[in-house]
Amino acid sequence: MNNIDFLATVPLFKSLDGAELARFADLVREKSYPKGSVILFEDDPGDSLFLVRDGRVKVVLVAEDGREVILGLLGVGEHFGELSLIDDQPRSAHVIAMEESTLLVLRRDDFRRRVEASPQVAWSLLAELSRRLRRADDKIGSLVLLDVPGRIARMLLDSADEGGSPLIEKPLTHQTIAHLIGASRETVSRAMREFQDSGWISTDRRRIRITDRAALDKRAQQRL
Amino acid sequence: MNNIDFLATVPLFKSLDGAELARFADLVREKSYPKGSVILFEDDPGDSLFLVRDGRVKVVLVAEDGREVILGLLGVGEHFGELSLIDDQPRSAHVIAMEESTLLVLRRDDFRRRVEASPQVAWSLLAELSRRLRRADDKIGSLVLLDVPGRIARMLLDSADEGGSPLIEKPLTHQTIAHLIGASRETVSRAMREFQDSGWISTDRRRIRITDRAALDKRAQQRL
DNA sequence: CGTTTCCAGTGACGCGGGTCACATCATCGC
DNA sequence: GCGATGATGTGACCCGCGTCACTGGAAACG
Repeated sequence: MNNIDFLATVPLFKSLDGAELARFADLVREKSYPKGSVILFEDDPGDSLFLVRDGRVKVVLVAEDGREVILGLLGVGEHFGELSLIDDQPRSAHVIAMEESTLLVLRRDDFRRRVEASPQVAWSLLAELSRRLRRADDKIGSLVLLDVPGRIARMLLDSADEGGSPLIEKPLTHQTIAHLIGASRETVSRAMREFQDSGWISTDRRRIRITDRAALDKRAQQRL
Repeated sequence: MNNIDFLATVPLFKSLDGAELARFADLVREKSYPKGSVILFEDDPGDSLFLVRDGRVKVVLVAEDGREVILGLLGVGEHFGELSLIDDQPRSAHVIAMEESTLLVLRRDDFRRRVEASPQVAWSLLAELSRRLRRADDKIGSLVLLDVPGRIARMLLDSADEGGSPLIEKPLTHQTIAHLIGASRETVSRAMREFQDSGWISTDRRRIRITDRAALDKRAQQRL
């Protein structure tokens, strides 16, 4: 798939026609990052938008002592870095490649011009930020109102919903889950075992399948 | 102050000229809510944007058993409810009046037309959502990486920054602080006492003054 | 101006879950 | 195919903080 066709699949640009997409494809630089490399650092001034062309990245906050929280996992077709383009503030988190990834980079001015020129794109962007804000608020709610198993249950349900199937496509290690929900790897391990023993989920090589949605749902409501 | 002058002070509309503001002022309905009343419910379909003309409201998630998390406190000039207007999803939280408040209500279509007609307004809205997203991510980081005193310290510093003065204007009860940072009232009470005894803050009738910013700052970094 | 309601302070107690320490099991690169 | 590397399973320990139960003070309101 060429870059033009790829861009057409990105929700942000789905309203653009062929000619515009082609012009756009000329403005992006393609860049690739090895697994584990840092794509951008918190507090850096930012002047680019990134589109995941291939691979997977994580958006993380890292404490001095190394503990980390994952704010989001982004896969093919998703983008990050737009906040700094909008409000001129420094980057709010680190972004790290979870596997060998290639990204398309778009510079601030090109992006701004696009957004200002097309109400469609501006509206898509508003929709995307809204979606993220809802998710973030949801996460805050989970962290405060749910215990660890509850947060895991909810996270699994969310992941399944987003794929539209009870089989969660993206491979998740216990460590990653732990960082996603603000818990320790060990606690996640124990909870996942529970879920499996209860027949609520099954796993096969990092892939999780939800086998009893109702039970998980109930567990995720228990304290919320 | 009349509604036109009031609207001119709202960042979202600061780019509009007098005539536009006047037209706008005609579209809003004014509505008032007694202290404690629920302005809107989570999961309701939403079709209005609200501007706080007077008073103070809180945006909250409430668990079945009554425990709550405050996602945000909004004062005069701030607005809420735009998410549902953007993405047509149900409201993501409850909004409750913390005191007798009067709000200006703007209906979906009027709002949309405005946003679509003016790139300026759209851009302001993007900036506002960006700000909120950063705050939300920050909060997630605090919840996971900081202990309760650390979260309080951070919250106090944030509040002070937003007012631009070491004296925090908005009155805060321990209960409110507890809901803001995801802790119990008792724990907040104990931590605040510590802070006072250490000479980091002083309080006078619900108003908090930061007297040793550096110390609080250090405390808020301790585990982050 | 009293009384009712809300807010703050403090002790006691128990538990969820973080941390440490290993053992075992998959994966992957060469 | 075989170390090396990373992921998982599990026990033991213990500490931060939620919960419960009151007391005393400040504010609000008729």
